[in-house]
Amino acid sequence: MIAGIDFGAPSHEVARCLIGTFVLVDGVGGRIVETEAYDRTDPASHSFSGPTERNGAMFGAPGHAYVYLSHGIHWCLNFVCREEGHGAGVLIRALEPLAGLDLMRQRRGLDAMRGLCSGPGKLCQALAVTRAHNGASLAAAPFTLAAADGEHAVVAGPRIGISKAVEVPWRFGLAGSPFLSRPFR
DNA sequence: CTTAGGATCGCCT
DNA sequence: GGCGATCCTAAGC
Repeated sequence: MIAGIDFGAPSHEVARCLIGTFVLVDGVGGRIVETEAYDRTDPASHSFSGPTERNGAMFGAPGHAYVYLSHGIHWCLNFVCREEGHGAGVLIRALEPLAGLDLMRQRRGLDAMRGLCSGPGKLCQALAVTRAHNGASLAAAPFTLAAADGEHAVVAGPRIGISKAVEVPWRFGLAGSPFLSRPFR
């Protein structure tokens, strides 16, 4: 258990529980408002075709980070879950920025006006998450996780930006949050 | 407000 | 050699 989250649970349960949880990287971060679940049996998942050098962290211990580069430009942060070797994870898609706002704006540059952490790539840029964090434990520096303060209304819907298993409703968000990457229907 | 297209690099076939 | 769990810009309603 880290910050009240059981990372040994199936990815869609972890994804739902993570909404409202606080995450910081070197003191910069905020509240998680949007996640997506991926599983070994899921054609849209990086782990679907088995372990490789790239996705190795996904098959490591739960409660660790899996970071990968998307389209040669954007880093994306995932939390590994389920049991060791299973290859399941949760993509962190958006945060409500709370700590280190100046640093976030600095890292995001002029584009900060369009949202500091409203997307997987933006969030990693704002928190300075890169390949260097791949495989790192979420229970130790530079990561800090803290339990959600109270109950949160969670909404679910189809995942974004994938071409397979498009209709699987494994995207979760904090209901009514203005910090989502895109609204839920 | 919505949509279409380009950027750009590491991984897999 | 092709493609992607994305983001930004510009153009058209």
